[in-house]
Amino acid sequence: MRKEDQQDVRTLPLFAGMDAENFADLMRVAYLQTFPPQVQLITEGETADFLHVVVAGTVELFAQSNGRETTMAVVRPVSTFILAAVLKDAAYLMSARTLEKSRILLIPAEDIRAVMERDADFDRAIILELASCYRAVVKAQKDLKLRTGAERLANYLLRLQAMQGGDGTLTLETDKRTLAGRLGMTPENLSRAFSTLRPYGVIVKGTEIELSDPNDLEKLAKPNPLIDDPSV
Amino acid sequence: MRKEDQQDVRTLPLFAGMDAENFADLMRVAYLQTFPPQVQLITEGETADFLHVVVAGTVELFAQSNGRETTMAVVRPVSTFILAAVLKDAAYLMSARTLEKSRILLIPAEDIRAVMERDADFDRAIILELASCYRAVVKAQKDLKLRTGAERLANYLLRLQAMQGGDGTLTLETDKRTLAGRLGMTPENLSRAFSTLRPYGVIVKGTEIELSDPNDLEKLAKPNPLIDDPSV
DNA sequence: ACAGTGGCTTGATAAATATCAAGTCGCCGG
DNA sequence: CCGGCGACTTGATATTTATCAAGCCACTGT
Repeated sequence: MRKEDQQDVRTLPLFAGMDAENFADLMRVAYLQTFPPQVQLITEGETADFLHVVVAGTVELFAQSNGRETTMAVVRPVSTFILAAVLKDAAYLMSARTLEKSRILLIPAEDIRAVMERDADFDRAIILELASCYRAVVKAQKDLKLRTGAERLANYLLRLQAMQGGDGTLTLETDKRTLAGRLGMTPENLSRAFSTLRPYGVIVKGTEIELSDPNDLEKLAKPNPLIDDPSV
Repeated sequence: MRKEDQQDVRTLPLFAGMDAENFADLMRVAYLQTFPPQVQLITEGETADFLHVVVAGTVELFAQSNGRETTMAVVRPVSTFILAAVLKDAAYLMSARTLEKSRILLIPAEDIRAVMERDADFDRAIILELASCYRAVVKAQKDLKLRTGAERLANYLLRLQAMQGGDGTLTLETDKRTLAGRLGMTPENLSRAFSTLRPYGVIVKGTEIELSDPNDLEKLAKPNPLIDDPSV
């Protein structure tokens, strides 16, 4: 695997503090693979064989039951997914597919668990990572249950705009179909949600969005750090 | 604090494997308090001062934003809540209130973090606990997004009936208003959901429920271990 | 250039859920 | 015994979201 990819992985909070020897062990047994778009990487119900690290590209986590399907999260570089299943040696609760061409690092689950047994620094990093993941899901749940679709979109736009420099413009990271999934609505309703936000200064040109009056939009969005601030 | 309460706490997976000395340290600095019903124990946004353990009674975790409120989880003995916030030394994402008279053990957050620094067995227990909590929220999210209200109720009844002996009868653990919150619906809609299930053999007499045809009910509920089985 | 495709939008309709308003029923205190 | 309270139910209506069906438009490959 490429040295710079390894560096990227090493910068993750999960791996940054761990013993160099143990990290090297993990990298030795890991596979780096490149997948085309729309490839299903894992399927819910299967047992967790590998910890996955998205080194480049985008991965969607989704779940199915009866005939229905829903997006659970979208994972971008550099971060891991399905850590909890790996640690518990349990079945995946979610499936994963690439949304674009993606480079994924696969670390065998048993090696992760073995290092966990002997590296206390790694344990503490895992604890913080899991706690963060847990809190992220709780925030997602609050977003979903306490807001309407249009409000979720408004807050998403404000967050993305802040991340991209806060100059009142932003570029969507995915196509709108995927964004709809991410926000827990259908593509049709995403379109309507954008229409709802037009009177609040949201101007849409493809994936380029202009927020001509962020203050007005905030009045509708009512952002809440306990939902929207990833650092909390 | 009473010795038998301490024993109960010690049986929790989170504490069962840890060093006896460290456990004794934690119990020494912990407070055991009894609260009447409908007392708010913590408020979202405040920083996490104590790990809470429900020793007896019932606690509801809920969240608010704008004027809305939603139930996030219901915690019964013996188990902990808001572990993630304590470990991250971060703000609570959820508020908590007692639903009935409850005995709560309060362990100062800094002591939890101190023991975490020196007890590797405790670390591994925390990891498994957090992983379980994470997976529980993911399951709750799937339940919510992939099922209608009536389906959620049907699966809840089947789970509870199995837990209570599987003889086709069950007793609700809370009043219906709280159950509605737990299932993510209004009390009015819970009533209607029960009506919807009547043709499937669900007979309601107050908090006593009879499932006269569990097989038929399962056809509607379509239970899924990746949502409903707490051991997965 | 042009047909075809896919992503997006729009409109009409249906399903699910929430809200508002009575009304029923059992229970407790006076 | 009676009044009233609270929990629950039921009905009418509104809101939110999903589904179905066109239609538009930019892009692609021939």
